[in-house]
Amino acid sequence: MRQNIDERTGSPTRQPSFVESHVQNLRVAAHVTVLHEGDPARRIMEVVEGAVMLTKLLPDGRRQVVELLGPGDVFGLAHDEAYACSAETLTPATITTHERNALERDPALAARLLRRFEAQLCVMHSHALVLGRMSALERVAFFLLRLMPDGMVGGTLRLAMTRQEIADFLGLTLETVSRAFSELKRRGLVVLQRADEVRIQDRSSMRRLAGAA
Amino acid sequence: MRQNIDERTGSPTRQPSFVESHVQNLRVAAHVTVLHEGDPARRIMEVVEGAVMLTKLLPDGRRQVVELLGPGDVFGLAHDEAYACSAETLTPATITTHERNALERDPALAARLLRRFEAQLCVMHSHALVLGRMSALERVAFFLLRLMPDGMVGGTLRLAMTRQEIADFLGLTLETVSRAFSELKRRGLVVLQRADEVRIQDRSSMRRLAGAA
DNA sequence: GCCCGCTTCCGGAAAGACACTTACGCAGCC
DNA sequence: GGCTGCGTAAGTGTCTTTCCGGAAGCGGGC
Repeated sequence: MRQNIDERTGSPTRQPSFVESHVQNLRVAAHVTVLHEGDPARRIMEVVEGAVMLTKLLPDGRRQVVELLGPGDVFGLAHDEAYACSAETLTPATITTHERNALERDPALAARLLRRFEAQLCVMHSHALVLGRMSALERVAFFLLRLMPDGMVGGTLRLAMTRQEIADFLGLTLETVSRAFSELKRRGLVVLQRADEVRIQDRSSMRRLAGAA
Repeated sequence: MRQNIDERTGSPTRQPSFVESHVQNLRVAAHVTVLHEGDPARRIMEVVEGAVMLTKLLPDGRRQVVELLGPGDVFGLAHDEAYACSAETLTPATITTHERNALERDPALAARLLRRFEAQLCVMHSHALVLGRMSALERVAFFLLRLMPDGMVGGTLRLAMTRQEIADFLGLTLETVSRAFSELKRRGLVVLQRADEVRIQDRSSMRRLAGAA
């Protein structure tokens, strides 16, 4: 069952020893909400290991997964001193956190974050193209290619996300995602050993569908 | 008529004196493509004055305006040493450009870019929510509020974008954008003096529509 | 007056919403 | 150990809604 970080490791605001340190490593289980949209933004965080998703909510409950993060990616960004997104682990994860004002004192850290921000901004630009202009089938194909870089050809991908989470990432409903998986299967582009184990069968057709991504 | 920067000020690659300098200010007219998606990424740019849009294209010509930039915003980001987006001015603009490797030598510049990247990344997160989860009417309401910060209450907004450009920004078609404007007008939320002059009449209703943005 | 961009109208396609079925994992039990 | 039942997640069928897509009409600015 999914639970909040507050319930198992304690919220940052309730553990002064955690807040006071400049750098802190953190092990968290899967499906833990590491921080909440709107909370005061005291720290900035880096994924060391594992996968994290950033989400935003509309007042009526509609959700968007705005970013998927892996090792090296940075989160905990602030707008008006409050976190702009919630962050939830998809897998067990290791996270490093820094005090926000450490950025001024640590030029090496700032330089690393700058490079990473540039990469993440480019990924967000691609994602805007996906959300704004691609069909359901194209979005799912793009998503699978993104999780399956050219390196791991022939390998089987273990999805750490439910259909609902994928849908919230791609701006679709879970039914549409499910239908898209079935359609890709029917066309012979992918094979699903189980619902969460995908193998890309025809990579070039997938690339064509995803807009040569 | 819209034209490419190459045709009026010369491409950076053809003006060595421009390329060699570390910092260069640039005046460009409206509707000029300052840089092209895929070109080798030699410089990083800041908007000093005016408005710039970043666009991405799919092979079949579908376009997404991925970001709208104003004074202070940064563009010219690279993925694999190539520009990830094209950049086109919406208005006459002043642009400062830096050599990419100046980032290592100039910590003040790096610090400024870091802060700006953080802000732009947050805006992209919001935009993902808009593109993934909002209806056409909500998207247009959000768009107008974003261009009309609380400060300029009662003022009239002069749109620098065509319906097609707004549609490409919001992931809609120009007809749907036009319909949304008409619906907002019909409901009394906005007044259109002309097609490109908007006045927000009922700000609280607009906010509710846009998800309290 | 003409032209470009905007608006409006219509039919059609894609995705959403809802309901139901199926598959799987787990805990309790015989 | 294996059977059984429950709970969650995924797949599918049907209908509805929203948005797209072409076309025609409108209107302001040069």
